[in-house]
Amino acid sequence: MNEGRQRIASLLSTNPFFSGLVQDTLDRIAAICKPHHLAAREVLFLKGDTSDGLYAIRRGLIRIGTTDDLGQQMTMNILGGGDIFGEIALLDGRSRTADAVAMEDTDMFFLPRHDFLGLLKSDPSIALQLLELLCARLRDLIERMEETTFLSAETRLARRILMLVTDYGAEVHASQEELASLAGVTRETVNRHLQNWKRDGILSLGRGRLMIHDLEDLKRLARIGAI
Amino acid sequence: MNEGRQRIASLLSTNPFFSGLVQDTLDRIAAICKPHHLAAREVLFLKGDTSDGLYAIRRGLIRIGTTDDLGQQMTMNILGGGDIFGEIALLDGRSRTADAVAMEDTDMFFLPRHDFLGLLKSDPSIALQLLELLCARLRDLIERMEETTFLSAETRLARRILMLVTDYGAEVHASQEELASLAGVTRETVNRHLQNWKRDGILSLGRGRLMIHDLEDLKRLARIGAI
DNA sequence: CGGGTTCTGTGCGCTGGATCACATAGGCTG
DNA sequence: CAGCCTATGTGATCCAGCGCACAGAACCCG
Repeated sequence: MNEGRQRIASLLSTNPFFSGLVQDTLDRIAAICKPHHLAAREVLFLKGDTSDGLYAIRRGLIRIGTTDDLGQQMTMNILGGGDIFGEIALLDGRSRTADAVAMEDTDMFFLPRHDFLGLLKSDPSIALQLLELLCARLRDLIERMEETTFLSAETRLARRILMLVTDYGAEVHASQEELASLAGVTRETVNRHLQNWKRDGILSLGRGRLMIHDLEDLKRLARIGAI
Repeated sequence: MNEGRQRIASLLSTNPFFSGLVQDTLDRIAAICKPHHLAAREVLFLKGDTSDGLYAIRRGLIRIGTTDDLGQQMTMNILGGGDIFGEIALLDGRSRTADAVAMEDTDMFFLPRHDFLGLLKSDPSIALQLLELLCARLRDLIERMEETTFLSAETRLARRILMLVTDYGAEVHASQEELASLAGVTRETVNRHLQNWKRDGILSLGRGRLMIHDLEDLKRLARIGAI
């Protein structure tokens, strides 16, 4: 099992979250973490569930979001390789704040709650790393709050697409429905704006996919620098 | 100076954030913290400033919020005695995420950045306490995000007022402008809803002040339980 | 007590986006 | 390849909330 652990430790160190930790800490985390796989569309957990632990994505895409009583969706984030999630409910012991659903086949590492909390108490460097992570999450959410109160649907949509382009490249794999839930508008509104932008040559459209041609124009639409 | 420190330590222990810490840690924090006073309407820091440290409110009210390029306001939170703020920029070393302005005469303790970070590294229990705080902030922001995407202006306004009532009592001291920036709507919209609610006997209105008569009706308006 | 200043109350027109209702078109599956 | 399911495209209509304009009303300060 020792080779396994070493392999896991070196895999972990490719993850930005764990790479800030010293070798010894990494080894101890490797000792408790378990591989976990999700098929596309598989539900990992739902808002309100009790926490089983922390997840680190190796490969794939996870949608973090919620659904209201009428079925309307809000996507908080789309996470990919190298991202961590599930830390809030893990740390405060309360229920999950959102659903986590695989958007495609996804491989993760899973750190069981009990083991990880034990490690956290014995190794302060993990706590510091988590503080960084939570601060980044807070900054992101605050920025999103500002976007929704200050900016139009069009600008918000442009910003969300820009985020996807930045993270995953100029070819964005997302349905208009998904874009809508990211920007907090309806699918129809998304379609109308995308049609305008296509007419202006900024992007081209496919089923479940869009391709950015003119990144500068998209940035202009996103009003980078505003607020 | 020893009496001073002991007095500060015991004052700190009345604050929920510090009360979770052991006496020794409390004493060390007391040794580094300095009293700080703000007059009503005084600006403590602005979004974008570099962090000088962490603040703990003893008495008074601090508005945490931002203003966009056109002067429109967004209030993220109204904090009072026992609340902590300024932790994000402190912890990640980046700039302030929002403005902090005194709404009335306010007394605080100030923990200078450098000293506090030193303490944080040497005493893991502070890190755990901060993790709790950041999780609470995240949960609050996530809930607010859901509110803005799923709920109407009326419901959001009712929820924000309900929060003020819960924290500060049935007589709410806030102008309609301030309520507007809390709910993310215009002042006119706030007024129109308040007039309706007044007509229905749910509350009464004064200049910069409103008084809740029927808390149950307000809760119904806030659709508690929805989402 | 008088004049400014900041709040509140309210009418009215405008509009961004939601909602509804289909038509069409890809892509998967038996 | 036929059928089905899911995603896209688009018109028509509606309406909550915004923006503007202005009239009190309350407070504050000299």
